[in-house]
Amino acid sequence: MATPHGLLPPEGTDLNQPCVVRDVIDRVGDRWSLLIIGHLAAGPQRFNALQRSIGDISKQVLSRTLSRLEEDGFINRTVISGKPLQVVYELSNMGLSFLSPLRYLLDWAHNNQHAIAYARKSYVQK
Amino acid sequence: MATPHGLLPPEGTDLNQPCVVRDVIDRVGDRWSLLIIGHLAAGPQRFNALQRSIGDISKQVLSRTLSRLEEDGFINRTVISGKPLQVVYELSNMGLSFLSPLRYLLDWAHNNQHAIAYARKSYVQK
DNA sequence: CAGAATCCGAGCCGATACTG
DNA sequence: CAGTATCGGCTCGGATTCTG
Repeated sequence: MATPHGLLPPEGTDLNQPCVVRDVIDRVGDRWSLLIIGHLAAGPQRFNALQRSIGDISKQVLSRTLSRLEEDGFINRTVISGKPLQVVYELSNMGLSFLSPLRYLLDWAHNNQHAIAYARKSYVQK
Repeated sequence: MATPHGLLPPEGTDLNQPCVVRDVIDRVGDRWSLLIIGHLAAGPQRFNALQRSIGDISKQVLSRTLSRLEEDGFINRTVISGKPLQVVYELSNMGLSFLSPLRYLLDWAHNNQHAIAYARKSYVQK
C-alpha cells in the first residue's frame, strides 16, 4: 500500500520503524526532557537558572534529566571552575537540529489541544 | 530574545508551553501509542490483526492503549456485531493530522540515530 | 553553586487466566 | 474474536538530606 489516505508522502522512511523511533521517544518522551530542551533553546543556561525558569522541577530530577540528555548528545555541559562553581548547559548541534521537528509537534499540540480536551469530555466510560 | 540561534521561527507558538505539550506527550509518549498510530496509518485494522502486525504486544496493553487513544480522539472504534464479533480501529481526522508532525519526528530520529548511538558510546560515566 | 544519596509512592508494562 | 480481571515487577517522579 503506497500512500494510505493520501496523507503520507510516498517517499521517506517507514512509519513503523520499531527500534529507531522508540529509542528517541524513550529518551525525549519523559516528563521533563522536551521542556528542558525548549528552555535551552533560548540559549545557554546555568543549573540553578534553569531550575528557576522551569519552576517546579526538583534538583534531583533536573540533574538526572540533564545527564541523560547529555549522554544522548542533545546538550553540552561545561564546567567553569571557580568560586562559586559554574556549570553551563547548552544545546549541541544535534539538540539544535531537534528544535525543528519539536516545533512541528508543538504547533500540532497547540492547534489540537481543544479537540483533545473535547474528545476526553465526550468519551463515555464503558 | 527574539530568535535564539536563528533556528526558531520568530512567529508561532512559544516553545515553552507547559501544559499543552505535556498533555500530548503524556498520552502519545508511552511505549506503544506512536507505534500503533503508525500501524493504523496503513488503514483500518481489526484488533487481532493489529496485535499480529505489531508482534510483541500483549492483548492487555494493546487494549488499554487503544482505549486511551480513543479517549483522546486519535482513533475511532467501530463494532460490527456478528459471529464472530468484529471491532475495527482507524485513525480519526485528528489522528490523521497527527501523522504530519509524527513524520518530521520519525525523519529526524532516522537521520540522527547514529549520532545518538555514538554519543552514548562516547559518554564517560563519571 | 551544583549536584549525589537515599527513600518512598504511583503508574506503566507485561504475563496469565478468564469471559461474552 | 475481542476483550477484562488480576497480579507482579520495574521504572519514573519527587521530596528530603547531605557534600565538594
